[in-house]
Amino acid sequence: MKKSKKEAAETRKRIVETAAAEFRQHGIEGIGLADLMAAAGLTHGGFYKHFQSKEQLVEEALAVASASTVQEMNGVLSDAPGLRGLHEMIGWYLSSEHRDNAACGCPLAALGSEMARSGEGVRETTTAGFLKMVNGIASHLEGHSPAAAKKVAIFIASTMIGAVTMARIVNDPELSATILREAKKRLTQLA
Amino acid sequence: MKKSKKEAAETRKRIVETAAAEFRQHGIEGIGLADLMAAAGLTHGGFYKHFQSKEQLVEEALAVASASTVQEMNGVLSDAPGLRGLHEMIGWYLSSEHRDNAACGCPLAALGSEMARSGEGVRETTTAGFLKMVNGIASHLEGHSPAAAKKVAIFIASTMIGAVTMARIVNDPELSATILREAKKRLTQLA
DNA sequence: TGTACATCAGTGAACGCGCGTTCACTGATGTAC
DNA sequence: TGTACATCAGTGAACGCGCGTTCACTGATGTAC
Repeated sequence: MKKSKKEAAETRKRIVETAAAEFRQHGIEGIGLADLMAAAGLTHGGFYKHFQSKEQLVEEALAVASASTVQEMNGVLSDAPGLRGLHEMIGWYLSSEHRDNAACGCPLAALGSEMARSGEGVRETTTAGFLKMVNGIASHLEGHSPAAAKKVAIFIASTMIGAVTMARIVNDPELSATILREAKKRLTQLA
Repeated sequence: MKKSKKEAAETRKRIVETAAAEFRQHGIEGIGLADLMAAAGLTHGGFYKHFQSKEQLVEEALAVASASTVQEMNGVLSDAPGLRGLHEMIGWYLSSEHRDNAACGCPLAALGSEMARSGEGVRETTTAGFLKMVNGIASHLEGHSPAAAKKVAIFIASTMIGAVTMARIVNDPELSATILREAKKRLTQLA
């Protein structure tokens, strides 16, 4: 039962978006193509009508995950100008909601250590996403030269990523909350 | 060819230590028991004479990785008293050597996102390791109450973990160096 | 516009492969006498 | 101390299973006339 070009394009998009969520939730090696296609409402046989390999899907899915996170981040940033928008974004990134919903959160926090071992394609995409995140933060910093703002933004971004990663690992809810709270407090003081 | 009790105990220790390195280098799901046993100079069939399952080895290996990292950290910390020792440790953790040698480095930075999806045993061990790291840092902070020092230490630890994770992901060597440099600069200013 | 045919998105079974795990076997170790 | 036997660390082949991938097939879509 062939589908129309429009339907096929929608199916492809749905697979990529499903994968973007599933990879963040279970890890790249933590979910197989059969389960992934089932989550998108399909059988696994049709996968190769859309993609050449799992690796290709991984790269596209992480690009989509990165783009949607950057978009959400920029949305929160633009809730208010300058530092106020930045503080809102820091609060959003370091929230328990973000910690508890990895599937629709920042892929750097959800997959950081796996990405460090990934191929050039993934690392290239991921580096570009990180820099977009950094630029968004830098654009809301006040009283710095562009170069200085970028450096501060790099510090803020890597700290937030580490804090959310650790907040997800520890099995003590109070410690987890403290990790987020301390990062939020000190980053908002810094900028 | 049965081995003596002493030899068997040495073999077991060797498997755990090999696993501690291999898991940090390739990820927990990134290396199989056959390759792991081969790396320890054995065939895979004998694995279950020492462990009940891969999961048990994972937990012991991560405990060993955590303990050896904490030991190395404390060694560097005690090179000098107070803040000077702390600054040395921060420099060590955020060094390019640590970034480039995940196999013998901090398991939190090497396996962070994988650990967040691990079972209770791994997360319990890891939380304990994180707290030892935090206590080591806190003990070198000056001019804080114990509770306040612990909070600062939590911030320092999660920031260092995030910075090394990101420094390993990005495919631009200069950006990678900047991530480490900025974290080092700002954490040593902070404390 | 209608008809005949090629295309191809999606299905479901099958493939080889590597994984974690099991098992029969070997032979040096450790123990009982 | 010496002998006979049970133990068990380590070997290598085999197991079932799930993985990524392939393929024959279906039938609606899109195209050529």
